[in-house]
Amino acid sequence: MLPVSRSSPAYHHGNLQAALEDAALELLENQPAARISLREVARRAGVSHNAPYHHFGDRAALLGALGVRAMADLLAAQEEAVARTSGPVERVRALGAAYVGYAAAHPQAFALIFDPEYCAAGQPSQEMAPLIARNEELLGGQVAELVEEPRFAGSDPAALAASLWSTVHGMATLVVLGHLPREAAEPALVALLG
Amino acid sequence: MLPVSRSSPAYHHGNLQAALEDAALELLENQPAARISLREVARRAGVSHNAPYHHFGDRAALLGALGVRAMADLLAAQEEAVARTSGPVERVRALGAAYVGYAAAHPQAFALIFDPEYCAAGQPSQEMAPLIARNEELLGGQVAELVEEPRFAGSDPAALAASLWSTVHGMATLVVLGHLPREAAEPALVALLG
DNA sequence: GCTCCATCTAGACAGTGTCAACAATGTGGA
DNA sequence: TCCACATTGTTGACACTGTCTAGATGGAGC
Repeated sequence: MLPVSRSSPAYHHGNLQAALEDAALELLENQPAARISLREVARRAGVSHNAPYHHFGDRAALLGALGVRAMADLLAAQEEAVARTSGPVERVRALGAAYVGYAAAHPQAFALIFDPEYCAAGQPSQEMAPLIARNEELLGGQVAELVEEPRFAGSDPAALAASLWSTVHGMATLVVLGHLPREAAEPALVALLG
Repeated sequence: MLPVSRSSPAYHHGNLQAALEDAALELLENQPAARISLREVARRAGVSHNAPYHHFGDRAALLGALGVRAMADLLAAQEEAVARTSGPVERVRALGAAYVGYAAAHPQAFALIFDPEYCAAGQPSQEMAPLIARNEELLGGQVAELVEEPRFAGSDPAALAASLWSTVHGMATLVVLGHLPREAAEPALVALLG
């Protein structure tokens, strides 16, 4: 289905919603979400400063939509890493490396996913909730295989999953912030998983 | 040394710098650093909207000073926990619990410490740097004792410290954000440390 | 061809961070 | 003692922001 109409560049943009998200995503590569202004996004999309309000309730809604896009990418990176790796321990390591890798490659987008201002965990948006669920299933599945390994036999899967997520998330956060050198992530994960 | 002068309430406040920090800290209990406005802080301190500029270069400097205060508290919580606990594994667990406990009790302050907008890890302020160093020493010391334990013999101390910090920091972050229930933190830490 | 509605524009408002200019206050040197 | 001066306030202004209200535009279906 082609965009409905592009005849008049001035009015009725065609797909302004996507254009606004694209413009914002571009800004997000070089500055944190907090510094992205709705008016600058509108300027980039070539529309008036009020046009976004016909597609997003407010500024937070736009940033929230961006967060959903980012979360989809983060999830995809983990799924691909798991798919291309064999062995339970190796797969968990690959998943973690993909998580940290995404954060390092797109620090602002990663931060946005976990920014309570735009992506509150309490009430996830309709688009965000299924992504979170899929990510939990992905990790849960890997942990279920992990506890079959003798090294992790007897571990509570839920507690193990929580601690693995914590470790990987903390690593990603600290690397992004510059508190931990990027090269320290891999050995640290190995130190934990063996 | 008493405050130099308090004769005139209108001019020469006495210790406006501290009063501003106090007012901001109060605001920080109920809202994230990003939403704290310099003008509101000034209003709370009972001075004009420009008075803060004689004590802080800009808004970020005030928030940065607040971050230093928060970091000092976080460090103190860990030191106290370690001091009152015996046994290498138990001490590391206590340190982690204190870290997560501080984050849960003061979520906005904790977030501020790691907010790159105000507390960039790259160039820490003169006041922040020694606190970070002390925290690294504290953790390093505990890990040094931990690797003496048979369960952790042969582990690379640096990698172990990095992964422990990552786990605890990730846990604190995820608990604060509401992605992980508070009760899940303790078992998860136990699952890792045994 | 006319009407309706989603979409976009223009204008206004309160709030913000920051700069410049000015006023009051306390201090050290003549 | 008095006076320059640095410190610490104040007021006013500017550009920018998010968001509200009104009005203009143009495509879709009767």
